[in-house]
Amino acid sequence: MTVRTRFAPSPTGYLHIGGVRTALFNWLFARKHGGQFILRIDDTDQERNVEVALQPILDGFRWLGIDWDEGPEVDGPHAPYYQSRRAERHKQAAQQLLDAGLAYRDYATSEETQAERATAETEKRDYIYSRKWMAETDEQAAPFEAEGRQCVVRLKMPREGKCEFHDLIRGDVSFDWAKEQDHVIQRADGSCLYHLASVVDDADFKISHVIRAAEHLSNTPRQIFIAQSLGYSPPEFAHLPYVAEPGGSAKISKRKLDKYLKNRDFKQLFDHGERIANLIGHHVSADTFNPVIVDFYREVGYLADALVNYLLLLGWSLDDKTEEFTRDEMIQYFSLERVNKAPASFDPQKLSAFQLRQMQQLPIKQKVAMAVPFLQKAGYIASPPSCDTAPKLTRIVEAAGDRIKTAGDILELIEFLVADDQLEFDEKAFEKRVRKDGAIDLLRSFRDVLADVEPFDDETCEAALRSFIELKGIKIGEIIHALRVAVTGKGVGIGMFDALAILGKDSCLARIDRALERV
RNA sequence: GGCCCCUUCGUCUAGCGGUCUAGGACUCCGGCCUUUCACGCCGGCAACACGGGUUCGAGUCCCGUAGGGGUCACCA
Repeated sequence: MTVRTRFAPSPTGYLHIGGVRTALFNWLFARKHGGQFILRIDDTDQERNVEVALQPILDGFRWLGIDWDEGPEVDGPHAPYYQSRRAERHKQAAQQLLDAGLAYRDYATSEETQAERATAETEKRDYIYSRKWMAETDEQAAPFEAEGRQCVVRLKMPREGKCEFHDLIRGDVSFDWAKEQDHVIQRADGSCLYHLASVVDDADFKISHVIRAAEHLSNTPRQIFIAQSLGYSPPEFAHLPYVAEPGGSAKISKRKLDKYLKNRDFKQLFDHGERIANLIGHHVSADTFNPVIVDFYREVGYLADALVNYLLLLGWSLDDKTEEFTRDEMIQYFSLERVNKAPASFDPQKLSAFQLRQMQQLPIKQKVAMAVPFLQKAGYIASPPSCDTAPKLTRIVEAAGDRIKTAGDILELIEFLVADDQLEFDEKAFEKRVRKDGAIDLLRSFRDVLADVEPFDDETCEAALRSFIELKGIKIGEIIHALRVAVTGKGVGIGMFDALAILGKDSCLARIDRALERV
């Protein structure tokens, strides 16, 4: 049997982090078994512009390197892969169920069913539809029709026995049929509902394994019923635990941003992203820019591999120590048996740790390439960059080392790219380190030392400063902080001598002069 | 509330009856390195939810309890 898995997003305009993990597991499972991964768009009942709402989702998957064998933009033997365009097929299936007597026309108004539901609730018993307005034959339907009622199609669910199935992750699961509702599968206007459509599409697309979020576990009996009623043998099921919120155990949701911001680690993740977003003029709104949405990470300059690796370990592990995987290794080692049953909470710190490790393994050249678009968006370098930018950028990135944790962090080093008279001084740092007895004089005299340094590279600069402090009989700390603030405008940053060398003599002198003037 | 699912350090997890005085990673806390900030290095704190069984022996199997969560649409 060929393994065929699918991920079926509805076009909501964004890619949810939990959805990505589900998709990733589907993708890995398909790749591992040499099968196909299919993207199907569940746009039943969507009124919005599907094209527009789908694009961010497709872009997200492409960025993450999760490719699909069949689906939007690539098509395939079962095209179209949009549920809305398969409406006729779904109607046909509904008719088939009707013909087989496994579904019926129901003439109840929604007020009537709601009333039944309410009664059941006040009487504290399980709600189960009375089937009072059920019509299985035209004769039964006639009086309702005469009243001018409209009908929907409901599943005629079994009312005894159990639905038992084996879940690849949770083992044997069972539900009482009697607790299942006669779910509506087709509306009065003829349009079909998700569960019918989904089962039909899965069968038509020859999906072998339905790997999805655990919230669908309780939907499984009705889907099995539909599949069996239609004469399909149901696919294998695997229900993944959901991704839980940071520091909590509830399912993570993009709507609870305010709550998550109270979590220190999450806030740190968000604040960092917001800082970068502001610098590149990216619009920040909870709907589109939010760590629960994958786009956030791309926007801030995370590595797709880091995110994917992190997400992989959220609910799956290989053994007691391996944490880093290349894509090939993931594919090689992935298995549903090693997926956990309990929800795993999203930990921003651990994600950052993966990001750092991946960045450390990246060649300088690649880091520079990643940084360029950020500088362009923020307007610090021309697009395309002039030819002298590359060497300078390389030096900055090299000197910055692990300080650049995401590509966007380059924007926190713009002191090396702005004109001398545009350099902004951090007021607090300036107050503390420059506007201080002794520091001003030392800075003034060291300025003159620097003026004679030749060649102006990091080693010579360092040698100059070392002999300067020896001559003055001071400790390095007494001058270097003032020097840093004068030259970079900040109290913290890359190695001092790297900074001097990158800026060059003229800039350094000009900046020191400017600092001395504003004292 | 009904049904279903879940339960090992703060977090992600290893553990599939004895090798567990429970291992790793992240975080946190010390210390080192050091011109700042990162990084790096060294060390430390920290968990089998509880109660019954089964067994010579239980984190590992069974049953309860508690807690957490999911789901109960003419949404997907």
